[in-house]
Amino acid sequence: MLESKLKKIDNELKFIFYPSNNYSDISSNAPIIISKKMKVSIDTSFEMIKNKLLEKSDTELQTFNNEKTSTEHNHRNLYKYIEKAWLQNGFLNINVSDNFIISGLNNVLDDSFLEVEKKGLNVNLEYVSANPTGPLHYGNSRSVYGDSLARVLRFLGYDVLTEYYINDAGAQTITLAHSVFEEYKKISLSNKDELKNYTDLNPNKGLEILYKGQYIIDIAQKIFKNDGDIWLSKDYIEHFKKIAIYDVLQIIKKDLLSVGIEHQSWVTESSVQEKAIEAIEILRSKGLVYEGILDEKKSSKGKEYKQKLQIFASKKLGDDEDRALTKHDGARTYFANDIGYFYDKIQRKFDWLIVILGADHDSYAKRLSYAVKSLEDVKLTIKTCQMVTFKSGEEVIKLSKRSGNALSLRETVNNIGKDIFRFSMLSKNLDSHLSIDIDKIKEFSTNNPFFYIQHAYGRIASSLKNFTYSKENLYKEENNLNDDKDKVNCKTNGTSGSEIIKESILLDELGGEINSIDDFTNSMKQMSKTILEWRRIIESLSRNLEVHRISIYLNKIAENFHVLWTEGKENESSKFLHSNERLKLILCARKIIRKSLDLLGIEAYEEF
RNA sequence: GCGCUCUUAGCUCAGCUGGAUAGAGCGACGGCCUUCUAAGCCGUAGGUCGUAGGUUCGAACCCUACAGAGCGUGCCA
Repeated sequence: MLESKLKKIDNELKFIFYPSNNYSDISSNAPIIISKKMKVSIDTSFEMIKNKLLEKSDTELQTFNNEKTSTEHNHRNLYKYIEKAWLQNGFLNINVSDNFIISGLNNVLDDSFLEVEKKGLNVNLEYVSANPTGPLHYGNSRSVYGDSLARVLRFLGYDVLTEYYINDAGAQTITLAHSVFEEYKKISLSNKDELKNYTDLNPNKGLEILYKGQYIIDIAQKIFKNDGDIWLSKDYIEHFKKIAIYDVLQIIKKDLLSVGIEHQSWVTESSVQEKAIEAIEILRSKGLVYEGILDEKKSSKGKEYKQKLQIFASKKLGDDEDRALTKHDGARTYFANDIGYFYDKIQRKFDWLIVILGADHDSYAKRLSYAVKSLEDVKLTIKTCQMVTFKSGEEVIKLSKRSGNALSLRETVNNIGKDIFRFSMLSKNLDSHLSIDIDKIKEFSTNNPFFYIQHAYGRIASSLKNFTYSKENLYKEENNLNDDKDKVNCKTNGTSGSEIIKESILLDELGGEINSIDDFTNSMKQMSKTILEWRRIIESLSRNLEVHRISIYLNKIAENFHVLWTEGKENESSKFLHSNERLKLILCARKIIRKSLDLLGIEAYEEF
């Protein structure tokens, strides 16, 4: 009876293990919710829940709880561990016995805490997809978010394919060809009079603003070197486009690599032309495509066209306006081809499509999602990221791609270092408008939270090393060194290279799993709870995709560690060297920190 | 005009799908090192969470209006 009623209010109930507010070990709003729904006093509902919890195992508790706490922590038979349950401000608070926490820590030590079952779900994660018209600039800085998201989702058991969509079919690529030709002309016609008298074959030339930059000159020189001046009298567009896009993509790939990004799949706009035709027919069959003329005031700036167009009736679906699928010259719009691209994704049978767009495309997200949802009811998440502005002191650095003087992504990264760069980009919500003082994050100093975390990791390594020095036989173990996650790098004095021992051997040497902790101080408990909180935070990322929470978490666990360290400064017996329990605890922390950094795509340094 | 995002400490930002006393770093001030990395720890000062209403047992978070900032508002991509 009670259970069936409880199940109905399932989604309002929350049981939070190791809540960050530190009121208790487990906190729940159950008394408030149940008293309201069952029309009993809060005291009565609290007593009911308490009795229920104490008399049985927590299998009920799990059924009430939306979050899959079962994987987060081994808390079967929770009732055995309940030490104290009380009501405060309408909340149920539970304190658990040390053994409960210890069993959680042991799950970390045996790595089961870090294991996740495969979900059997395919995710297509598209991000960056910048036009191939030039090197990436700092405006693309947030692209590391997509990379980290891929790592997180993979960890959580999804099969993720990362993808980059190349717009190789639009007007901008023609502009690119013109831009290269402009330089090609200068190279081919070194004589100034010749240059002056040369008339371009292409009639549309000069209407657009050309791209500039060294890369344009490089491409022009390459073409001249191969072909000489033959293109002066030929239709160069297709050839120049092809070469330029290819070369620019090589640059972009290098740019991405400089921040640690490597897409698995590259799809071109030109390859999804057929899909676009198919997809539009599907939309037409659903009454969402018609031939007509768009509102005059909505038509292209300063131009009036009278040709009928194919139009997507997105207004029907909630958009502000209907959207053109073809242009006056009959060619498909970018939007139409994008529909084709997404139709292609749908046919490739992904369970979840994720797209990360720049802020300048966020109005686009709406119409795209209407089109995709009309094709098929696929799970689609479009995230837009707000812009990053960089400043140096008070001076804001301007972004201008076509003038050729935009600060490039690679320059920016090389300036401040890949890991720090990634960390600062991954510490903030994608929705927030970021303003980064380039002088500050460049500073290789204490001011940077990045070092705070790395320093904690380094100190842990140092502490474990000191322990291993005291155990000669650890060095004698020769083991397979293939498993990266299991290594403890130990640089020994004077010997060549580094000696490596396995964490599992280290753990054996420490006496294996934790049985009990004699002096379980508050700071140790705090550290333990932070460690055990990790799983809940990571799992929440598949819902909110907010990778930056890892960075925030790292800061917290690092802080907990530094406190422990300082205790050792103040009290000899609190030194790690003198406490196997403390060493095991920081071994847990080490695993968690390393895994977290790994999810961010940042290297964990043992020394620096 | 309209759409999206944002507005939290002097500055840069967190705030866990509404929860109990709003947090961190930097900056300011004051303590703590004869060896486990002071790249650290502890403390002090600093906030009517843009403004005004509403919903709720409960709001920084949801709704409405208003004010500011950024981005968009093409038959560009």
